[in-house]
Amino acid sequence: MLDPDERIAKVLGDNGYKATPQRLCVARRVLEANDHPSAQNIYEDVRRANPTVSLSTVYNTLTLLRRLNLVHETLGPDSGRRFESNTRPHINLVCTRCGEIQDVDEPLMEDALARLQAITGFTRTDQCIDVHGVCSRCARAPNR
Amino acid sequence: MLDPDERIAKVLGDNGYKATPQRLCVARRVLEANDHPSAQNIYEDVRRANPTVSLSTVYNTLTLLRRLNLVHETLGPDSGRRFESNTRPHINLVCTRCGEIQDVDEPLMEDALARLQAITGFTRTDQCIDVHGVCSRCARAPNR
DNA sequence: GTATCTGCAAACGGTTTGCAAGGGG
DNA sequence: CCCCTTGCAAACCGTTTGCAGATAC
Repeated sequence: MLDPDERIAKVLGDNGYKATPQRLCVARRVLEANDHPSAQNIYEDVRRANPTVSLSTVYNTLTLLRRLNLVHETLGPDSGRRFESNTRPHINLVCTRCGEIQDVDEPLMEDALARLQAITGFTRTDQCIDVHGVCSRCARAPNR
Repeated sequence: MLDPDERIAKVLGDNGYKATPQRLCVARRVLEANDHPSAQNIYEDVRRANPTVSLSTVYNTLTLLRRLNLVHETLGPDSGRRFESNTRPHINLVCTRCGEIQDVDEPLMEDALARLQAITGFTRTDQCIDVHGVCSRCARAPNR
């Protein structure tokens, strides 16, 4: 097993992209956590360790990582864009109270998606399954 | 069965909102078609018949209609917001070539979503299921 | 030396907001 | 007469772009 940096560097290199320090630290920020940061979040976190990285580099890198299927893009509670390392089909539970996003792997979902192609002839490249509602913690908490 | 205008007017009235001509024509545009227009599309279409309606009224009305569960919001191929009349849980097939969005009612999907609450204790209020890929028509067509 | 990549700042586009005028009950 | 609603324009904010300098091979 490669360490995370080497794996990222390899994927970049295999696709003709350079493994620059900026790209590596952006990629690490997204890949080594399982939260759902916004581009701004990533920018701020990366900047703390490496104050020279610019916001456009963050965006460039995210676009690149998405094209290489290293990160997946989804939607936050405020319908802003969020990024995550889980690139397998899964459900995002988006709590509209606390803003937390939770991943759920539901096998039925994969079955349903698999049937799609047979039914419709649609060639799936990616999916974004967001379920909005109230998480159990917020439901228990006294109304805001 | 009420005619569409009366139904919209009733829902608005029942919730303490006035059934203004502007709201009605925006609502009709979305509810009486089964496409997935953007706010701009709606604005342009509505303006053709009623040139006095402003863009902010379109946005206000769309926000209102969404709160009243008369319209559903989803994402277009360019990750812009789109609106649709189908408020039941369904899959949107978003073709990244031609931009077309097709609705699919897949019963398995509803099963999977129903299981969510049992597993996670998450109270679902809405969902957005977008599958990106290439539709059968574009797949057959010679590569752009 | 050349192509790639970065950082900055400005531009961009969709959405929201502030506010004064309009209109219905 | 009051409150809701509208239309306009400006503000807003996340994202993209243009470009000149830096960097790697």
